[in-house]
Amino acid sequence: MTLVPDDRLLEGLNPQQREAVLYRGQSLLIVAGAGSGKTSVLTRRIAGLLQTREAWPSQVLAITFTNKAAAEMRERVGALIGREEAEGMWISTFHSACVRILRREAENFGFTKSFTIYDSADSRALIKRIIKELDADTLGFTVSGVAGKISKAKNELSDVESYARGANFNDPNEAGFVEIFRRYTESLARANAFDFDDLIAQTVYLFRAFPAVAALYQRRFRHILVDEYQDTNHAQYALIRELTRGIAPEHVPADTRMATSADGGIPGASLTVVGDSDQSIYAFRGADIRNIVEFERDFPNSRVILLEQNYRSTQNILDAANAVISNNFDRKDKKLFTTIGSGDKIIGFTGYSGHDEAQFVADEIQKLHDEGVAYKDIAVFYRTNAQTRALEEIFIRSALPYRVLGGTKFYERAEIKDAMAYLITVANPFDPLALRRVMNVPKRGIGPATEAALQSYADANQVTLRDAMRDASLLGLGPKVTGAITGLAQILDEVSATAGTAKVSDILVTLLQRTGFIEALRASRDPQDEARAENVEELVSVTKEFQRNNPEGTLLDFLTEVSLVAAADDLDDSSGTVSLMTLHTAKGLEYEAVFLTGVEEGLLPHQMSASEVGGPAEERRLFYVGITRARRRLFLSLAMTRAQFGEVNVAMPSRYLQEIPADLIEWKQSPGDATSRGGTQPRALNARRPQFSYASSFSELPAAPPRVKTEWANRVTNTVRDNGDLTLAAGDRIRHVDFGDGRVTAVTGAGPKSVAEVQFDTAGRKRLLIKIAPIEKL
DNA sequence: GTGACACCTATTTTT
DNA sequence: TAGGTGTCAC
Repeated sequence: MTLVPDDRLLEGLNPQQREAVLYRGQSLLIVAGAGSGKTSVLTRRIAGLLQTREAWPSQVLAITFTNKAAAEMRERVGALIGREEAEGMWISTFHSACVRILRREAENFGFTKSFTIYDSADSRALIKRIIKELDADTLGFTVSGVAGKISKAKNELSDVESYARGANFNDPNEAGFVEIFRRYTESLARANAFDFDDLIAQTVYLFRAFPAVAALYQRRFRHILVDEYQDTNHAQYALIRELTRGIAPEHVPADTRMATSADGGIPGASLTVVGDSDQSIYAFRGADIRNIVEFERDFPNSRVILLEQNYRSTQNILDAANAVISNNFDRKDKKLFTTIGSGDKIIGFTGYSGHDEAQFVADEIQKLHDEGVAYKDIAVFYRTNAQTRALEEIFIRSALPYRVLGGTKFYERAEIKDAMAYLITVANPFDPLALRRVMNVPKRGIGPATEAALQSYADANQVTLRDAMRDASLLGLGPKVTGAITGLAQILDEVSATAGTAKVSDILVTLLQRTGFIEALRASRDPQDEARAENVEELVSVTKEFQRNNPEGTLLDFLTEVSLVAAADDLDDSSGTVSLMTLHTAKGLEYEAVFLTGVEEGLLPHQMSASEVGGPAEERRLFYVGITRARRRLFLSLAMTRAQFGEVNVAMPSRYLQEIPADLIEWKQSPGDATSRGGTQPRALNARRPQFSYASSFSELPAAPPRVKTEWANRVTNTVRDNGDLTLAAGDRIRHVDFGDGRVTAVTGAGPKSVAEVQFDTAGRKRLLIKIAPIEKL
């Protein structure tokens, strides 16, 4: 046995990285600038611990930000030291790790292991119900306001009781909130459910209330590593503290084979955290930057290692990033550098509208692709999800293969939620939220009145809604409804009985068939229901896929996995498509070429951030994160006007643009040029366009961009059309609404997906999806 | 209980 | 714009 890992683990590392891999001590903070190879360092550090037998795999707990990052880390450690050698490590997100612990331990405090995880939508639905019950909306309580406050409290480890202790009950707002919070907590407990924030907070409570349980995990995890430490919130911090606490002698089993300290206890686990306070972008979700800033104070005798050399981007990109972030005061100075060379200049572009901007992005992507950059190495970032609309429209028209990350819309579809609610009901019979959702799907004649009758029976007899359904015959309802209710209850009970053992897809198919769910969709004359039926079938495929990957996986495992997927998790490296995502989702990723769109006041920084403490600084970090994702090519774009809520507003360049040294950016079309270009934009706008030039727009940024309503609001977005069976062949002349006349040079693909390559007389070469492009044959 | 329709309002980021 | 809510007739 040797304590020095073999050379392969240290190969190609710089001295700081090397030290970060080799350091052995109780606590280590690795301050890792963007692109400084921290994943590499982390994986090699873990691999080293295992290789030297300082740790067994089961003694390692590594926390990552997304499931995808976890999978990648597992893979990379496996590649370094052998897959079997690496088995048994816990590498997961905070939430997944806590679910794993809670499923084992929930019975300690009144939950069953089949608890439901309420996602934000579920939480909001419950809060909405409570607000309605209490008529609290008349007092000014909103769902989002209450949800935010509850989440914040839980992230600070404050439950209703402790919150109430500090509350001022003379203030009706305060008193009302406490009442809602109390009912919310009770409802969750009755439903055998945890919300996202509970997963962390309840695990902390569990450890604090049951030291023997805590000791189990403290003994097990001897090496804890946390990535993206700057984005941990207080609850997560507390969890780490609990896990790394030493074990008191009375909780050490007599037959322990572990080294004990003088008093017979066991010292705490070693802790490695990796982070970069410049990339902290989740304060809005409770992330507390102090966790990383005060690490050295929290964990005395800790070592701090700085990684500043960047292996990802060109110097121009890094210079821009450094320049921007240096405007945040109150930060430790850190400058990224590289030996790659300065590289291409950053390209800037100002469009007239979001569509114009999107067209620029599409054109440049096409050019990059022609130069040999694969689509999968290109990403488009934006601040808000709403910005995808214009991008998608243009991308579809240009026949660009793309995929939108996040907005995991599949699971948000009503029919999928319904089908999932069936699964949840079967797994957790205590959950009324899921049951209520499916009670009348497909239509069984169980309306609000019947539901209320069931609910009051349940309340009066202190039983669950599910129990009440079994007793429906006692309620004096009509025979038809009664039959429908007891029939459903019976199906659910029978399927529930198999939930622990049966295959997930079998459970789902049985439910869909026996409840008549799928049949109702197929029999419907609403054409949309056909698509819905297909979606539900897609869900069946998803369960089958899940079972293939997890032969032992239970229904609970499936439900957990679905609840905890992160936006970045559905990134598929083999997809061959351009990736579209929010700046938040982009964290931790990197691309050959990056398009950062909507660099405008009001969007980046976002309007909403202006009123928040630290808002503008956090937005700047977001911009910084976006810039540093790019390896070689960076495009910054904005639009002069942006359609929003059916209105068109004038937008101003973002203040952050002027923080980038001018010589780093080459403007293809600067905000100044954009005001004077003639051409395709409507006259109405031309006439009233405010005259601001590039230079002056920076020196006199208004606090909020002026809102100008124009009459062509609807014109731009109404572009999706159908050319029917229009067929084109090379050589045809066509006319395009925006690009004018051109000649078709090639046609590829078939049917509705055929694409024409067109050389326009003035607008250059474009690819167009024939079916929907605004073109006519000449 | 259901479905159609009109009206109103809320718009950041996410595990 | 779009989604959610409320009202009304059947």
